[in-house]
Amino acid sequence: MQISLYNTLRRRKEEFTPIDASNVRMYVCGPTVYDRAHLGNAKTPVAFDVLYRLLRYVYGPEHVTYVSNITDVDDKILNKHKETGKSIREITEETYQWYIDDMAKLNVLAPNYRPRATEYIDEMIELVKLLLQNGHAYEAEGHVLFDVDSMPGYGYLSGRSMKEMLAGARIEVADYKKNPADFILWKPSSPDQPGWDSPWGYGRPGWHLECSAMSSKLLGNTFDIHGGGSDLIFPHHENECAQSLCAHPGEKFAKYWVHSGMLMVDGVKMSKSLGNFYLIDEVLEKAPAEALRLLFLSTHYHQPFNFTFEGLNQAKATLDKFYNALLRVKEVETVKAEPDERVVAALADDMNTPLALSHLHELANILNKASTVEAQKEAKARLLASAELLGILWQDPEKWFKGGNDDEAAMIEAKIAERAAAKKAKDYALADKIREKLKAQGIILEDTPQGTTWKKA
RNA sequence: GGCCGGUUGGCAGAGUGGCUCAUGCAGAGGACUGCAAAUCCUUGUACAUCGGUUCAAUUCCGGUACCGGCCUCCA
Repeated sequence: MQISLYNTLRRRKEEFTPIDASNVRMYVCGPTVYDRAHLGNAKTPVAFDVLYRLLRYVYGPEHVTYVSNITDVDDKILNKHKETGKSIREITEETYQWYIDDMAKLNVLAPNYRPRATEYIDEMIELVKLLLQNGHAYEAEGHVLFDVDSMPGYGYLSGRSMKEMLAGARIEVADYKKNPADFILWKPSSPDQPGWDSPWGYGRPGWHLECSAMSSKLLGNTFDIHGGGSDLIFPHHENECAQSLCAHPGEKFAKYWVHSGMLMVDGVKMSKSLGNFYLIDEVLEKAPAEALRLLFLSTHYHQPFNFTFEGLNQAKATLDKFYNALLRVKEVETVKAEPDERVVAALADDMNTPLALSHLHELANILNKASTVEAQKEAKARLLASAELLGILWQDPEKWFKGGNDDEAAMIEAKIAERAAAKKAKDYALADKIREKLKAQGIILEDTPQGTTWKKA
């Protein structure tokens, strides 16, 4: 299966050819752990989770290495520490755990590596040394800065010329910078700030440095895919390129740059700084995590995505439909199967998840219409195998509809027995009354030839 | 201001130089059902705007309008 991806580097869709098919390597920028993650922080990992699943399917799970970092040294964390009095360690550990929990709920597979910046300080220092040696960096007032003028192609990823960058620049220009666009590789820390000893004194790394250092260490100086949110293209990814290419002349850094579109609220980008954000855990109080995941996948990853609670409810309804199809064949043996090739083809075409989902609807329809057990077995297996590529429909259908509360289930079963007796006595008024009463509690009854079943609304 | 991207039916959202047709939700009609629910069948409504290329454009090219992203920390 030929995968194609939209490559930001050339602003077009390209056929994906791995450098080494026995080890396909992908790096995606992860969160800075200073606060609970919002929906925007979830959309990107979900998008790349689908790519990770697809790569594993096409090249084999053991032939893909996926790295997603954790930024645990940053001025935002420092500010949080000043605000709350909590220790840096406490803040980063707690936030990291929240993030991992959120990702697990969204059925995001764990990457092969989740490196933390603070564990790669030595590599970062080595990288800075290399840049100084190669004449691409300079020291100024305790800082080490990247010298953008030393790199002829600077700006090639984001498609900016130096002139453009300076024209609209709102950069705060420190007077020790040779060029206002020069960015920090290493900066000094005061004794009360987090820091490490380095050839340039006690200090800490600039933000861009960590991704260059960690990707190089874990994936090599040239690897296949580098991903992240589209807001990282400039300056973060541009500067990563600059660091890595200048530190390792002759290497290519990342061959394919893949960026996911921003998550919007009311037509405006969701962000912490604008204050228009929803936290993942607060949204998950209103709908299952799987519905949120499906909602993200219902728009192409590259497009901006406008979040609404109506959309979330619709995603929930779509899952109800899928799980209904699975529920009616719960007694049918679950066997292994290959995913539907149209689903694979849709995902291989620059991760067209909306198209893949439309095929999933067809597969569910086939399952609903299957008249023999053999046909049901096959349709069920195909639906499940296809859904797995998208990371959905992993739950037990009964649990999806009923939740896990045994006492409540026993109460409802008793009511159903009561209603069955009324129905047998043709007392439909009583039967309907019982049904209405349960409905008011959010319990929907369904009469089938095999008896009455129930689910939560 | 510079650089990108978008504008598809009531809503969400794919896609295509011509074909009967995305798909889902909502709407209408029907089957099934004691009535429902679930499911199945049938069904209506669309390609921002103005030009150009073409036998043919929603689809390609250019202009306009509107919306959004980046240019500052940001997934």
